[in-house]
Amino acid sequence: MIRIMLVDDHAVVRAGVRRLLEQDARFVVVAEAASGELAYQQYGEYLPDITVIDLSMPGMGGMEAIARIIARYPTAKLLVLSMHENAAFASQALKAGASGYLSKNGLAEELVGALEQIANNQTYINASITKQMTQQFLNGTENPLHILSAREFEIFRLLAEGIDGLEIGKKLNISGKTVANYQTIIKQKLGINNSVELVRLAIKTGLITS
Amino acid sequence: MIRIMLVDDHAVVRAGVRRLLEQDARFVVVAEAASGELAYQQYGEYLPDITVIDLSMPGMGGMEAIARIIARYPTAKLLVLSMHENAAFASQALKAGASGYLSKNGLAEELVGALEQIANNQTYINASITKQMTQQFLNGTENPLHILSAREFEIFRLLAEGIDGLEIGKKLNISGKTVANYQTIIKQKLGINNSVELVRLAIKTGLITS
DNA sequence: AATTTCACTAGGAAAAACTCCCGATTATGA
DNA sequence: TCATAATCGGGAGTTTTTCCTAGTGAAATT
Repeated sequence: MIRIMLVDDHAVVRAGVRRLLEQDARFVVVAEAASGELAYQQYGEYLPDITVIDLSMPGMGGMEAIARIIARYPTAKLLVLSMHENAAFASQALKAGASGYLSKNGLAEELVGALEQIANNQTYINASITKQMTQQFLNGTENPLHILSAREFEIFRLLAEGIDGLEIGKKLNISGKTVANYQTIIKQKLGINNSVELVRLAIKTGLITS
Repeated sequence: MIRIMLVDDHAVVRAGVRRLLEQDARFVVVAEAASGELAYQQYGEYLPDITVIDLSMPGMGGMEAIARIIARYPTAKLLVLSMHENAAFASQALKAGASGYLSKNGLAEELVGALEQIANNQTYINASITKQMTQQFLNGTENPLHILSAREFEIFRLLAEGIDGLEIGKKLNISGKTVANYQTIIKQKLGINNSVELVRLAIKTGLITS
């Protein structure tokens, strides 16, 4: 029996995943959490074999939840279930300690296989993400975003969305000054001179759309 | 006989258009110009029936050349031949006084027809541009760029390309201060708060790519 | 165990960019 | 002719960015 915890702020999604897992007798959902904070708490309580977690959640967010859980329980197995079918996100999640990355498209077919592999101490990554990664690797166009730290990546994304530095500070509970400083570092690291190039890079890497 | 002047900074393009026109006995190319400045001078000299003009040229640029020629010779007929298959550009050119807008794709088939129509005092617009325009009109998503004046539009475009305000000033022979002031107005008019949104709007309207 | 390294945080000071307000000029139009 | 709009830019203040410094804590190295 593989014991599973579901983390997603949308109850519908949790219900859907639960239903998918109920089809297979090997899996049992032992806990659900609607936020990163709760996920961290409940992880210690239930110690599931695998945690299925969404990235975009209000508050702490999936990325940080992963990092915290891994920090306390280094052998924890987490499968990211994200709406972003994007290599940069996957790369960040994996760097944070996740064991797998699955886009919500084509969830049904892949979920069980992914969980099996992870239960087996392997890493599972979406076919489409893998393709992106290898392709980028092959033609040497891996996005330079991997040189960003977790925090830098996060701030980069928010900046690219057009959110004001002060707002970002509020959202992340850090000073606007820190965000400004990060901004400078990010541009430096990415070899970027202005926000125009920043947006373009974000679009090119699929981090934001349109 | 319809007397035509060709304006394009690339000799190849001029040669190509000339060749296309030689196929038809009704047209005769009476002059060529490689810049907006020359176009203006030679217009007065040759007074062609129709001027075929490119938009993106170094120096004065096609848009301003059109405006100047129309200012002196209000009945002048100009057909814009642009690489930009984009409604916003067309709209600006027409506003400046052009009688037609033709994208360089599929030039051969359309050119003669366009010239005929213009010679007949009608307006000719690319099918694909027309489609864009009507579509945008129909679903109410006409890009808000039409509320920009010619200068504002120009500066908007350059800003979206990531060019520094001071550089833009140099390019347009105006003070960097003026560019900064324009920037403020542009953002106001477009309901935009920062350069990120500016870039995204430019991309969404197809003004810039990637 | 001690030390170095790195990520994260943020303040200070100066530079750069942006905003808002104003005035001048010129052309357009009613 | 008078009002309107587009273009241009100065002044002065605000905001944003940059560059530098520095503390903390965690992780890796020695």
